[in-house]
Amino acid sequence: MARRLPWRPSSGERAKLGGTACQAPRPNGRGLCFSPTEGSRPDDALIPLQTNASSEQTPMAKSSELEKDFLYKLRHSTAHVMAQAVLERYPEAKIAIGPPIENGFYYDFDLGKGEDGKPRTFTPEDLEAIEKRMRRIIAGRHPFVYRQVTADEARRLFADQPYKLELIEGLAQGGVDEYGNETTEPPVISTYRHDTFEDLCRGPHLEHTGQIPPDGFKLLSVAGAYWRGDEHNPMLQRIYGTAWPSKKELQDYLTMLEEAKKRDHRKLGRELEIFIFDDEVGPGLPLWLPNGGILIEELERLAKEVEERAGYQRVRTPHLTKEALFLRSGHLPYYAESMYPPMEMEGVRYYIKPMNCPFHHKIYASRPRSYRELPIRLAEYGTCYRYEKSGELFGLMRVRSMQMNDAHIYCAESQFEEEFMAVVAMYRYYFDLFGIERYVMRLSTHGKKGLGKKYVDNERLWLKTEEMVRSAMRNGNVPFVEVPDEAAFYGPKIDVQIWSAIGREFTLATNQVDFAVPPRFNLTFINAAGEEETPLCIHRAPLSTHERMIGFLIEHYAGAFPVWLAPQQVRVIPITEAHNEYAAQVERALRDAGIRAAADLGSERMNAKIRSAQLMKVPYMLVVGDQEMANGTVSLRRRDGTRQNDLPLAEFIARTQEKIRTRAKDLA
RNA sequence: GCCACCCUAGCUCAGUCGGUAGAGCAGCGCACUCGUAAUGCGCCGGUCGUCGGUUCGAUUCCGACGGGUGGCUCCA
Repeated sequence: MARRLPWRPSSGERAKLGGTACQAPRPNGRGLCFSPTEGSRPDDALIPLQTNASSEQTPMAKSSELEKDFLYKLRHSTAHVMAQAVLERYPEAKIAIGPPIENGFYYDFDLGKGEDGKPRTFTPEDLEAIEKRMRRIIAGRHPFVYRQVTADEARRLFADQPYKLELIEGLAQGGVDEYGNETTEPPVISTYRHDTFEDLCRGPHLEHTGQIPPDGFKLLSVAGAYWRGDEHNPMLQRIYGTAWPSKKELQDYLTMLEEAKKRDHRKLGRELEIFIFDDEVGPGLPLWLPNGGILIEELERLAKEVEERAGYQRVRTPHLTKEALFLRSGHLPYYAESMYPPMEMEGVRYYIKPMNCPFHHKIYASRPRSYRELPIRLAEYGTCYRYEKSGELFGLMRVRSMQMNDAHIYCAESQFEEEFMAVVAMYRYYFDLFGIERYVMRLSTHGKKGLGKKYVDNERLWLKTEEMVRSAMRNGNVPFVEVPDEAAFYGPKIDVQIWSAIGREFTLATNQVDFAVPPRFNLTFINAAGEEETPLCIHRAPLSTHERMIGFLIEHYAGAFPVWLAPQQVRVIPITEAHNEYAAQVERALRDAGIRAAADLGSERMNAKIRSAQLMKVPYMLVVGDQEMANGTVSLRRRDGTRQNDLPLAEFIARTQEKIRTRAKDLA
């Protein structure tokens, strides 16, 4: 399941431009997304591009407002019914919150301690029993009854529910809703009651429990979740469930989840022999198989072409450096948790780099710089290592070793906007190339509380650079949402959140402004007036890391890569052994033409060879037999099943070369 | 890191109410010589994640550790 946020009915409040963090879509390395068409979205106008196949798979995205409201009520009410069932099984349980979410709902409970003194947890048998009990409650057709209460009444009503009391205090003081999120609405304390269960809740709900179809919901999983999402708080037991208006819709949803599993990059990555993980090598440390190696080379070739055209210069820097460099950069004070521990050699501490920037700063500083040579753009597909906590690792999307499509642009303040927007344009070029149509740009800003801890302590410069980014984006007419308190330690950034074809959501490209580190490295240039000035630095990674990008592309294309990216572009299939020699000749000609081809000369029959090429999603299969041999032709079968017989080999080669050269999206 | 669950052949999975395991695919061999998604037969392949405990006996029960999955927290 995905990270879930409370989901509001369509009539509910929406965040404004620059709205609160809890309202904007958040980056997330994993999980199925909640679609930006839901209540958690900031504002329609701010979502630049609309839907793709993934959002259309979920009936929710194409529902009318009315249907969405019904689904909201259905899921919210099912959550309440579940809470009642849990309380009947565990009367001493404490209830926390239970919002509807996209495709379902959850409810958090504190079950107290068991006989062994450890916090009690739900078992799979519990889920079954709770579901059963829920069906009985539903059958009672109990009405949902709303009432408003005073703060004192609420305190009395929930006297033995400490989590509710905490929420009530928030409500009573105003500014926080019943889920603990910030709100500007005037404080109203209300409850909904059905049967024996009364919950602090603003609603809305169904009219009665009988409107929940007994075969339209299912409890899916148990998970731990920190109270109010804070890891310093106690961990509660969360039950996730899904609820639909009918049995069929529930089954369609469950089928969709099954289908999504088939496109999972971890599964396809192994099947298509792109990468593996090995226990002995270590978690989060992918081994790229030859096919993965080709994907990496193609992406690097692409980046190199694009960056050379855009005036970047390539540099190379080491994987290791002395502690002093990261002390100077500020990584050790702010970033040490994500770094591998130091190693000591001859009394000096060395660190493996989590980022490339300090090295690039050193290259910038290698000689005096004039305003005439700015902007200086230093690019490197740098290899970095970050110590991600074990539970955060996720296939290729979240790893410990990575190669970043990194570059640092050093420029004068007057050049900032043009440089920054050129990077945004670069994203868009790539997104178009890959056919990525659905994405959200997110401006991450600092949080006041984190100054000096999470962020460099200079509020004036924070506010200034944030405004620079904001106005650059506005001037460039690029829609974005604001997410407070998610900036890098050295400055604000624009991240791009995208969705893979199976609806998995995560942050891909990034574009960060750095006002803090260049002064620490004493980076300067001489301006036209002959004075020393400090440049701004833009850190950017439009293609993210090889790991995340390829993980994304596998799911995006379901493993069926366009010809230019396909690890194997052509498979030559002889009809019988008699055609092996011709097949080998064809393979030779293709390879000579720079096309990744292989002839399948094994002892399988032709049909089996076609099947095997098809399963490996090879774009083009060339079947050759007597006729082709006689004419110097091939019989082309494309991955999509379309065919073209008796095609002159030279013609096929020319056409394929053109597909590769133009990085065409189609095969025809 | 935290909570829950899982870990049997290269892959996908059966199975053992405690007496050291089986299938399909893949691989290898033989036969078949075939026109657009699986030719047939045979063979090979597992200290049942690791280490400890209980037991006459553990892959099976218990514990720790490792790895994975779904979440929470955190990020490219």
